[in-house]
Amino acid sequence: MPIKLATWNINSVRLRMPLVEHFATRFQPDVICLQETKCRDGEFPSADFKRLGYPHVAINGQKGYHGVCIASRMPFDAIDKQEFCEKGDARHIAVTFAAGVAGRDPITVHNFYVPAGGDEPDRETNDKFAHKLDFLDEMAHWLGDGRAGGHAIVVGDLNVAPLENDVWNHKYMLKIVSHTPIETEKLKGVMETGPWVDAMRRFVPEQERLFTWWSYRSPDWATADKGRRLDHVWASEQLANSIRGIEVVKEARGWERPSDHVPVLVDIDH
DNA sequence: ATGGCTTACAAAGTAAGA
Repeated sequence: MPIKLATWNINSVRLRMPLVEHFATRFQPDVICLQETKCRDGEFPSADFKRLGYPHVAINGQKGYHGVCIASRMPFDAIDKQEFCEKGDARHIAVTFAAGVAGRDPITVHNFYVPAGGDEPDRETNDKFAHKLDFLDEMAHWLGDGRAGGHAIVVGDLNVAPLENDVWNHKYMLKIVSHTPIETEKLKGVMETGPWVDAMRRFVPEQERLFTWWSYRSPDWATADKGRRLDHVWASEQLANSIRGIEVVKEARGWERPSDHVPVLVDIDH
């Protein structure tokens, strides 16, 4: 049974609910994973999701910043939230679709929002960068601890562009947070502990540029094209063989009052 | 050749994103 899953850093779910509606209507995903929802659980627009055909919503939110959710047409068998770095931040939520729901094996979806890391790529002088590196270390332990067995998928805004063609200028970006060697090595380390398969790069070769984020600061974002691939889809080895395709919905960056990230769609023939 | 923008908030300036 095919499952269409989307991941999108929405940069305020309440503000951009009209865009979520447009996206859902046009692309018809079965599961929508959002990051940076920026609201408490009680403020989450669950009724709107229900109206759009997503009656099942797993939320991990907080006031003003961060926050993740998974909205779904199918019911969940389990919901889990993991805290990292003892910060009390809402940066992870996972759901499991039960065996038999799709007539298949259970599938677990992890939705992450990794810390951005601030400006200075130095853990001694920048606490935010230290937090990001520590988060990636904890993530490696936790995601490597048997969680890549069976059918599992990791999506989200991981705030690291690991490959040369995940940024608009590799050499320049080596000094910029999101593409520094320590970050890209740690992110690759997280993948190896699974092992987790970079599903997006199964469909777009490493020689080709692939971006999911463009800064708000360039009015001519499309022509300048100074993007980064900060949003990711990783699959367990078992599930990787069931992924039929990936689509980066670049047009969403040009929508009215857009997020600076665009949605990534995953087609799974589960 | 990177911040020139955008968001939330017990708001009118600050913190955060990346």
